[in-house]
Amino acid sequence: MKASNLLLKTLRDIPSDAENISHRLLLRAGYVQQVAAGIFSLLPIGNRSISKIRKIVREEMNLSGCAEVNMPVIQPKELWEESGRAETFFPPLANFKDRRERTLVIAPTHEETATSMIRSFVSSYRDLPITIYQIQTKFRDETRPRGGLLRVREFEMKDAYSFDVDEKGLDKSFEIMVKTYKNIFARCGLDVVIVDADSGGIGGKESKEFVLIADSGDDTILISPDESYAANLEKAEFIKTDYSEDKILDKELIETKHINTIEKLSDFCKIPKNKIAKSVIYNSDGEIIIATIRADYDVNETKLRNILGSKELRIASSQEVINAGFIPGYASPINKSNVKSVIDNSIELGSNYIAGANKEHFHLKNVNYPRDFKSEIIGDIAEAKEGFQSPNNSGELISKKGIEVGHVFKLGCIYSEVMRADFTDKNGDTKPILMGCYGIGIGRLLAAAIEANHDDNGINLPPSISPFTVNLIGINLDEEKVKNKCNIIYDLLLNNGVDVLFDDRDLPPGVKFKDSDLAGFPVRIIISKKNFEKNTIEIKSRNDSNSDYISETKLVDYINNLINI
RNA sequence: CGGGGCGUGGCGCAGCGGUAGCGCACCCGCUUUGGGAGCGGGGGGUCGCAGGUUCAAAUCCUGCCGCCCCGACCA
Repeated sequence: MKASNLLLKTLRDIPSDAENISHRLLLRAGYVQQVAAGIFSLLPIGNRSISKIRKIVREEMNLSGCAEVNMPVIQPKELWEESGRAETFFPPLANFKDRRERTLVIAPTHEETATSMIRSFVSSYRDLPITIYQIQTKFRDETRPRGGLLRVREFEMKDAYSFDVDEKGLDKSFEIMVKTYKNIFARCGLDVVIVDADSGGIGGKESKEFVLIADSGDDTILISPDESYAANLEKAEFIKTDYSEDKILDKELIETKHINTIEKLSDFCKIPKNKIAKSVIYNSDGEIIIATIRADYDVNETKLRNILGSKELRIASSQEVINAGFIPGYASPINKSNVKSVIDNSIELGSNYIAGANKEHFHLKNVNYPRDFKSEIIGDIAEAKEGFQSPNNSGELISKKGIEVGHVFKLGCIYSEVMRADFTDKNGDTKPILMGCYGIGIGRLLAAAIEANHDDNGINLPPSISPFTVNLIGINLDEEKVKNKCNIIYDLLLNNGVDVLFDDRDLPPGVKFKDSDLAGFPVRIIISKKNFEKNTIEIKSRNDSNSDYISETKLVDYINNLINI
């Protein structure tokens, strides 16, 4: 390919809209053009990079025995009413009406479509297991698109759906996908961490995220020093410290005038936070609930939401707190049996707490569980933090920022039951099919790769997903000799299957060098008068400040070696 | 959806009541050719949209729209 055919235009000035590194570089290097918030066009070189990612994904998916399909982006709303997600999906499904006033939705994901496809064609255990996948456009009207390609509204996703007869089969399909994902990310040159994750709105019981560690990521993960444990913050567990004392003392009322925060209470009573029972009041789907946790920990709202089974959970407003009969700063579940109470199990690992007295300016001392208060729900609702003990006892957790590039879920029967995707087993019994679903954001993968692979000069992608692996630059193409040599080398490389760009633009060398580094071509070949004297070809790797000079006959081998083909 | 910021040639910005400017990019000519070239000439903007105030609005007022950032939310 020649640069003159590529719409290759780079920007010197950083577009003011872009904050994020990958976003800036994608714009500056001419990979993408923004069309609207969270909606992008791919320019020629960006599209080449994306095509390479798609190709890797396809090859690995096919290799693992998945069948590629293509499901429509535009779908009847009825399909979504069947699963019940027409009303519950967030952000709300984008939709429009056709000429017959029928509502069509723009698919944000394809569990329903995949389930519908499979239930029509699978009726026996003999048809299973099967995994289908597609690389397809989705649309989610995100409340806040951000970071260029990192979080967009219209996006391309590789989504796969597995169908099995039993848990064992599902586990196997799931493991195959995990392995396939590892291969995909490795071939894209990305070092990803696999973490336990919350399954969120998709549903299901087990889920893992593939996270690329990067400071710009909006995912927080906790990982043990030897990486034997890794989980998303939403899911992360830890070993809670035991501070309980042998002697259980008698409860007493103490005056704590204007002492209405944990900090003040700790100072005022001269006690560590682990001697305080902290209560936080939430609104869970309209119901006021009180969550109590030892004050050296904080509530993890995802865990709380899961334990309650609530759809919408938020901190109660101060008015709601008062209406429920609590006094802000002095609340606790003590003598409050009318309000649903959730207790973190850290409370059991302590005793003689100070807790709110549900009376202004007063706290209770030597409060003990379950002597002084009870709860219908007790479990883990604590947020893990850096320095806490890893749940598998492998040291202190470390907190890192990352970008979620893939996510796999064991869905079980949640879709197959409501949508009646059944099969007949060996005994002739009708059973729901067990499902798994598996996603990789294609565009996000490119953005993440740039976040992880760039320097002051620009993008520095691995050869496997760079728009071109080799950039051929002729210095002063007005000179016949240079021009001819360039054409000879260009043909040589093309004929040997090298993915080469010939920068045939009539521009000074400095501009071509800068563009080459900015766009992130891994290997550069330079043809110039200077090199004719030595009768060598100059070749330079993006990651090396020095050039090598080699003979023309060795060029192809040398390049292939350089990019590890 | 809450908070903040910004909309002026393709990009980055200045101008903030009185003839719309600068840098980069673009076009033409000459020179130049190893890290975003030099000189000369040139083209391009209903100043986001709609109202209003004024003799006069890019500039002041009102409303709307768009985009970015933080938060909420989120495969």
